[in-house]
Amino acid sequence: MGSIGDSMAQADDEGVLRDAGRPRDTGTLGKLMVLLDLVTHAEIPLRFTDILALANQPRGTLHRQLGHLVEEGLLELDAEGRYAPGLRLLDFASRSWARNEFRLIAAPHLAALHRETGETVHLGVLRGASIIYLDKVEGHQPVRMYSQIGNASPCYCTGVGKAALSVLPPDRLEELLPGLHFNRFTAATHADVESLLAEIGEIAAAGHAFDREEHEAGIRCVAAPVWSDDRSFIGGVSVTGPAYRLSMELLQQWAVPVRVTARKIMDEMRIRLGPRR
Amino acid sequence: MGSIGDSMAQADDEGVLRDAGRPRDTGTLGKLMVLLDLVTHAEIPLRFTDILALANQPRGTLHRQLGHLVEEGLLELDAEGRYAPGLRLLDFASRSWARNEFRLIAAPHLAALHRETGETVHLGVLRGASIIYLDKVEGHQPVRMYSQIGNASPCYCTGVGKAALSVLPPDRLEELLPGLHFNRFTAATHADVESLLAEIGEIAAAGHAFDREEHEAGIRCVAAPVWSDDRSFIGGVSVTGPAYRLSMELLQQWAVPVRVTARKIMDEMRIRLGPRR
DNA sequence: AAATTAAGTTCCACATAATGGAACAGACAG
DNA sequence: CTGTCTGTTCCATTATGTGGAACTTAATTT
Repeated sequence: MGSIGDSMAQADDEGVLRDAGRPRDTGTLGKLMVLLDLVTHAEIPLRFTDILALANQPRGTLHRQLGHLVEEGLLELDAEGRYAPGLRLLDFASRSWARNEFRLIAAPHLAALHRETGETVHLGVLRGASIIYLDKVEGHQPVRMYSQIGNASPCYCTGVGKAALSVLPPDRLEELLPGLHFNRFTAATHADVESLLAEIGEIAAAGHAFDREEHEAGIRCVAAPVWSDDRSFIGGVSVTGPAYRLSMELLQQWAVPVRVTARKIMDEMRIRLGPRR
Repeated sequence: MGSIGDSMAQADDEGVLRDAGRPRDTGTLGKLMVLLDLVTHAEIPLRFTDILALANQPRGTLHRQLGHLVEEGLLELDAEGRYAPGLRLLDFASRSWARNEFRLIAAPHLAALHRETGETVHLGVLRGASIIYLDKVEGHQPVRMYSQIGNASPCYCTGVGKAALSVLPPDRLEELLPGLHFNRFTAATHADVESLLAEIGEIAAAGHAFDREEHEAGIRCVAAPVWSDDRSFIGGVSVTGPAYRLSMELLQQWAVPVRVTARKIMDEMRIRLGPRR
């Protein structure tokens, strides 16, 4: 248990993906997605009444909504009346992942960075106030990738997240900050906007970010931001490992190859996707 | 190019997941899911007009529908006006996968089967007329799992699919067969219900199924069905590899360990999930 | 076993949200 | 400049989702 790679598999505060929980004006779809979020983010399979308590919907309405989600294969209802995420989600996602241009471009560079450091390499993108991990390169053993890839983690306590924030245009940063809920995963996790902003300033100056056991005790990382010229796309690369193996001095050294990797990815994005964005 | 593992990554006939394309009565959600299907199953990113031609919707309606999907993060609209699957799908799927009990139970047995044969091992489940791959164990190299896992393949031309059909209750089989569209991937692919049914009979008797290069030329496999007592759940395990390495004689030999693996998984399902189902 | 409570499902008058036709804007080509 | 092709906005109409309550069924208690 407790392998490094599991660090992101833990339950994050629910709703990291949503912009501070404010409802969207996507009509019926929005309400259904809230339900999907509820069920997929729950640690244990929920029963009808559990969902009824969480969702603010009358019984009849909720019943039909869940029925539709089940019929579409987005949720599954087992014989004991428990709702779980449906397999249709896997089909959608596999295509989303397989065709992601950013991931395809970055893959060889991630592999190179892994060879250079010998530690786990991650690729993530900023989505709202969350980092979504798109890829992972980890040496050896039958990889259990899916448990990490696709996972959403908060931006304020991950290396990739803070790196991404450091290149976010000021107006978007101001938009995002008030919505943050600081969940203190460890003693080192930022607890307020002020300390986060201060570090973001340092990161912007240095060009790289550290995660000093802020998301999970015993896990450190160095990350560098990756962004498109017009900032419509913002993400990052990181090297992650256990604190006993990765001293802060070593991470400091690795900051260079991590930044170089980020630059190579950006260069190739300009070539492949065109320089304008 | 053309490694074994890629065999499933190719484009299947669209809509394998849907029950013969007949529309569902899931109201607004159903229509939106059709759109999601269209975009995620397209080989290339579609533009507004492309989708307009494919979906049977008036312009105004389609525009709002796509807008909602984008706003929810299920689709992404790039600067050039092309729609692509959204990253939110990844987040949903990673949880669907990580919490799938069947997969968790099967994982160690798949690993054992892989050690025994040295070839790629797959785990799939029957969903409508498709097989959805839940897991894959492949030796060596940085695995690119996501491109396979979650993929939907037709049931009539894959080992796991035919094995699954062989344990499907007759009424459900009769329900499913008329909806099949036989896409002839290779010369060996079944082209009609009769020949498929004949083989299903043999498979039911033998307890295992072969894929004799029916889905992709040069790729063979042996598969055995896995099912719950009440048949509410039906899937299969397989060992897959290139024809030049896997003679039919060798596959015949491997049928035994594959069936043993399937049995072990079923035994453990009874223990962990209760024997009733 | 009967009574009581909780859990899940169905129904229908009503209100909200989706529809689709048409008009409007931008980009581009001739 | 004019015509066409593409994408976006508007709004009266209508379909769809809503939610309260009544109704089953299952589980728990007396």
